Amino acid sequence: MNVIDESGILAIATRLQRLSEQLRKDGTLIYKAHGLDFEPKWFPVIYTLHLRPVLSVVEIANEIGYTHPSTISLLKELEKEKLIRSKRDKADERKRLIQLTAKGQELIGRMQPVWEIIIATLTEVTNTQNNLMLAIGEVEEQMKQLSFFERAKRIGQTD
Amino acid sequence: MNVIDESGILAIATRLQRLSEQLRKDGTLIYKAHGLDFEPKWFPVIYTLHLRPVLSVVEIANEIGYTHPSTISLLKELEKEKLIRSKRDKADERKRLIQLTAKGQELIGRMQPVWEIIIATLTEVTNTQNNLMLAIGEVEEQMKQLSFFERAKRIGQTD
DNA sequence: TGAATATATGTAGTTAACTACGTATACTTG
DNA sequence: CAAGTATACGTAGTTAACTACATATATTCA
Repeated sequence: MNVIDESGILAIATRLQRLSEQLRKDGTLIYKAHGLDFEPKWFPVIYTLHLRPVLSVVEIANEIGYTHPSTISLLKELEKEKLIRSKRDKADERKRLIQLTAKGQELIGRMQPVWEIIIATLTEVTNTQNNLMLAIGEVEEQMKQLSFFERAKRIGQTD
Repeated sequence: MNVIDESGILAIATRLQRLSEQLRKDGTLIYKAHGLDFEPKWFPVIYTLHLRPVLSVVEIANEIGYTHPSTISLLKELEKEKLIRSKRDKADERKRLIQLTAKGQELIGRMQPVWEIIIATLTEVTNTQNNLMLAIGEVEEQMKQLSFFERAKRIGQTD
């Protein structure tokens, strides 16, 4: 066991990130193994448009929890891949409305079975004594109630 | 609730990363609030050298679980901050031995109480029904037994 | 109704990790 | 013991997110 794993909770951010990166790398391999040219980072945008077919840039950004510049750069890649297209909103000229192309919808169809496999695998790997999915949700909820910084401030005062 | 949180386990990598980033941001604020000029990303290196006072570049990289180029760039920053120093290993001229400076050790002394607060806060926020710290450890262990990709391959075949 | 404010999108530059590759020293082995 | 291999460190370039700033359009309210 190394120093960081031993340092426990102090290095939690590092470990979360490491885990995320590992899952993403393996995700890329899984798509590739099924002959799909798809990057895991595209998932949030594609899945969002799958559920809500026409959205503006900022609406997508809010749904996926990214900033709008990050979203714009993902959208650029997806547009280059011809998986999405966009047009100005006639009712509000500031907005650009994004939607899946036929190619994008067709790709989703082919990804569905792979998603099933990924879901089953993630379920297997996270279904331990303390369920990671649930744990994340619970921590997110905690921090929505009162941010980490605010909690530290409070604890620091009463210490 | 947004689409990504609803998509459940498929967007787990995104959520892990988001959480990690949030904790890191708040970490920066906490150090600053205690008058400390310290970035959370430095923690793994500094803490490793605190426990094991003299290490080479690659030894540190292995301890903190980063690649050596990432480690080198952290070490450069820390050297500029005069928190660490380094010298050639006389027994093996390829190696550079890294250690804390007096300033680095003194900073650790001042960080200790802040670390206590961070630990208490993280404990509070992660000590929900499913403990995030334990969950991460359990998932890491699972994936050490058999990688995520290998598991997906197996599940994909028997599906 | 026009001035101030808010919203939507876009661009530029930063950050913190990575991979790929190169060089120097050390080790191993035919 | 020299040639090949392994190890340690370093550099260059990439990636995928970010913040800060800029511009265009829409909304609000004095």
